[in-house]
Amino acid sequence: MASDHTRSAILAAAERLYADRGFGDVTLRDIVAEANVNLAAVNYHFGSKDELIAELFVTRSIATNRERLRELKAAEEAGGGRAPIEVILRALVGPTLRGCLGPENQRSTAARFMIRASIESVPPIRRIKNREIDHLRKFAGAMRRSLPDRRDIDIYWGLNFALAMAHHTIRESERLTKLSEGQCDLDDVEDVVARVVSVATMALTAGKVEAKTPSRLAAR
Amino acid sequence: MASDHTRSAILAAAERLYADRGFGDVTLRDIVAEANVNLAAVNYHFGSKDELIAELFVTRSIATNRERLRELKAAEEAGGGRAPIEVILRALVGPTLRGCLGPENQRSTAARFMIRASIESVPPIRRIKNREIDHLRKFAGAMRRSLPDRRDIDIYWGLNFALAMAHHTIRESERLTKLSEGQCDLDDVEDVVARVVSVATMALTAGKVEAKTPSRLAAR
DNA sequence: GATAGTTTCATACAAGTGTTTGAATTGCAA
DNA sequence: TTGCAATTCAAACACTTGTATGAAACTATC
Repeated sequence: MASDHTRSAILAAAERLYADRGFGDVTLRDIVAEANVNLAAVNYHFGSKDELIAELFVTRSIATNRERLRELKAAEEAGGGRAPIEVILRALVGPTLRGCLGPENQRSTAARFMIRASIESVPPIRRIKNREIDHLRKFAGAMRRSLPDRRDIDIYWGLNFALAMAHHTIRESERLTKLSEGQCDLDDVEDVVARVVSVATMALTAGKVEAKTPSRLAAR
Repeated sequence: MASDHTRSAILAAAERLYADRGFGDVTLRDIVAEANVNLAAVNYHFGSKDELIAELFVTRSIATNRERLRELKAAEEAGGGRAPIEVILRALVGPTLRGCLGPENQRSTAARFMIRASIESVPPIRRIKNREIDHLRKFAGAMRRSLPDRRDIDIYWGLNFALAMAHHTIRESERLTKLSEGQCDLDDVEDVVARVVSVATMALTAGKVEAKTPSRLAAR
């Protein structure tokens, strides 16, 4: 308790190094060197390397999820229990995109860390992600209230596609920039959010006839 | 040249182990044990562990990309140089989805390996993926010909979103199944393809008069 | 100011990693 | 068969990894 200095120095150094170089080639020795603390300090304060990584990721995830739920709750309250689907989707993908995109030079360490976490998938992080389902269920619930005529299965697919577009755009932002020769401006975060929300909304509200059972016109 | 036996035994064993247990905790010793060859054989035949992984991934990627281009070319030829956007998108995401989804018990080793490669991102694989841009450009070109009124930037975003939905669905198929309590049937691959194509098509044609007739592809 | 509880530190540990070596074996051509 | 290159093999190498240890240095309480 006395002095958290060492503990937080480790957290900060680890986040910085992981953000810059990825989980693959950052060792405990790199971290303690960057933090100017003793090698044994990591195990003393965190128990193990994995628990250090987990704590970093949990901290950031909680922050993002709290922001998501705050936006969702505000929207549903404003609409008397029902929010427009666009606003729900914006609450779902907005915080993540805002946290991870934007001009690179002003991107926070936390943001770069979360991008890494989404690109490289390391066991302790994967374990945590798997417990995120309850959180997503809250969004599925809100979407169901917003679109009571939609079948559950379509809600889930819409949710899946919304997350897909957000996360993939973060993961592959560099490639998209290169592919489009800079035309796709990933620094304009609000434009990205708008695009994702717009497509996801279409996916969820398109004429109900289509996409239902077309599985047999398959080409193979 | 003489006897490729050892070489291909290593390839097969490595693919199997990586598919089952991921890149993280499969060592060269595991591989040579599974292949019943000597430890030094890997370095003798492949140079290094990374080159072995790269060869596995390149082989599978080439197969998928060839299939993609085959479908694309056939579609454009059938349409006299222009293919309907749905068919282009189907050529883009179909082979990957068909390769990686479907009933788990009949999923090939190759398929499971490619899923691993898309979940865990390991350096040699990432290097190869970065060279995939030229391949994607061919699809961007076909999409531009199909939708000449669309701005380039929208083409790229549509391409990005199509890949996003396909890859994310593969990566997170387990979570989607759990979230939807089994309602989303990821074994019905052609339904998944249809959903992705449908949403991507909407993303690319929204706001314009959509007069494309998707019935043409039934002729395949 | 002695004492008990934290925290830091240098150092060692044990295990596992990919890779290299150099001798043995094999297979094939002359 | 002989000779030579290609392949296999056991063993060791060189190194890195996360973790454990036990003494030293602190810090706060009485």
